[in-house]
Amino acid sequence: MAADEWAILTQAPLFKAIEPELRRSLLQNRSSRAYARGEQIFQQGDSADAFFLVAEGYVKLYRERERGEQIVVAIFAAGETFAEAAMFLGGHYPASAEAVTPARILRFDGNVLRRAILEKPELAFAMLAAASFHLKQLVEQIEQLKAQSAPQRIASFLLKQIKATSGPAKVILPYEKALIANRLGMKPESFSRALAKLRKLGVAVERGSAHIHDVGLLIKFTDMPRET
Amino acid sequence: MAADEWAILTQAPLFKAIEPELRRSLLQNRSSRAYARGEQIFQQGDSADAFFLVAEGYVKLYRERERGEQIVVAIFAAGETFAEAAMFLGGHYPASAEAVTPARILRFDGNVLRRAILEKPELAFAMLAAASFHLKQLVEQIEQLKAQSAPQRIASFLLKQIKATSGPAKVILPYEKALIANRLGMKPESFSRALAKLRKLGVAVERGSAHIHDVGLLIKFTDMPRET
DNA sequence: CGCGGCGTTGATCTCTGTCAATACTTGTGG
DNA sequence: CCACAAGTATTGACAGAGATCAACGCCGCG
Repeated sequence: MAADEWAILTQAPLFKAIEPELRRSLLQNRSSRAYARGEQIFQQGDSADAFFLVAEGYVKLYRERERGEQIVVAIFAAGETFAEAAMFLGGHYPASAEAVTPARILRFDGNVLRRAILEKPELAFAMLAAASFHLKQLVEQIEQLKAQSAPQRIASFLLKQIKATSGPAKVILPYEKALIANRLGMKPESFSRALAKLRKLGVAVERGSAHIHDVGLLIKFTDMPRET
Repeated sequence: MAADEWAILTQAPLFKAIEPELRRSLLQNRSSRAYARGEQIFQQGDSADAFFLVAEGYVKLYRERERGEQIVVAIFAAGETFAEAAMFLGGHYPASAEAVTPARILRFDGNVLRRAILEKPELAFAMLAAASFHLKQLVEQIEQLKAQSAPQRIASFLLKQIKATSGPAKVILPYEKALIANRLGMKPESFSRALAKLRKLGVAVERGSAHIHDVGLLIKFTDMPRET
């Protein structure tokens, strides 16, 4: 295995908590594959017999609606796992996944995982933690959709990529703005206009990256309902 | 244990899949308690050391925002479990739970559950299935918030309480409309007006219950974007 | 009987979606 | 190396959905 791939893997939340030898045995049962931008990883309704880890690139998880409309539910970056829980429910993926940039994706077979859990039940805790993490993410997204305006959701999105809690910061936007807009539940036009409003709060956007003058200011803006 | 309580329990999705003797041992380690309307079950930020099952009544799960605003994320009915996954993550509940009607709630200790999983790893599959189910619910809610109008979300909400796919049906609304409105991401005023619009589609609402003239019609309405 | 919670209705305003036109970016082939 | 095309992003004008503020009706309960 490539050294950098191994580095990503041991950093991944799902794996870093479990014992090294278990991790090693799990990782032996993976298959790695490169995906082109726009390539499908699985489709809503496919039989759910595996889960995945992003080694490189970005993946969008989305629901399909009639007339070809897509609703983006989540975007996963390197080091993140997705679709871990779906295997344990009905047996079908409830959403589709697609690479939004060139990506390298690791695939873990469901039956192997099931056997591994039976042998090492501690692994179940890691899986439950991963599912719990995704639940929390979705709950936060729902809160934002219900309670925040478009500019506030963008501010929240930018802030999530940052560790700092005050001062200046730079955020890289590694994929199209239309995708971010969809993820945030708005149209590209609204995204554009909302970004313009954020300029007044010290957010400068230029080709693929945003410069935030004062993170603290954005945090404050995020929580309040009626601001210009 | 009361006979009806036992009946609810064995019907609960989390428990009906696991072996009877394991179920029995789990159920012995429960504690049952009655809650008044409006009584808190746990608070966002509390140490997450148990999960719950609704034996009777309704429970809302919500996020707190400043200025006392609440965002309802889910409403659980008898037979449903909640907060199963939170225990396996950071150790704190990411949302608050409160009885919205008089309710009887069973509490299952986290440490007992952990030990049970280590002894009977099959239990982990049931827990993962439950988490997966909640994930699916939240994904669907996100899709609805992003893609459906207020009347469509109400239609979806009504339809979810129904098994039939065509013909007439009756839906009981066992709690306040303001709560449903919040759960659906709209204000009570908008809920009221949106219901009025649904009247044109054969939905008659009268004090706590809705009569749907043709379920098929509502289903069709649910999927389409621009309708009067 | 009167009070308080709940629900509806009305008038108005703001935000976001829609439709359309125009830049900007990137890659491709001559 | 340039020109063009296709994809991506911004901007403008407008319309519609939902929020807000306020008033009123309904109903259960003390």
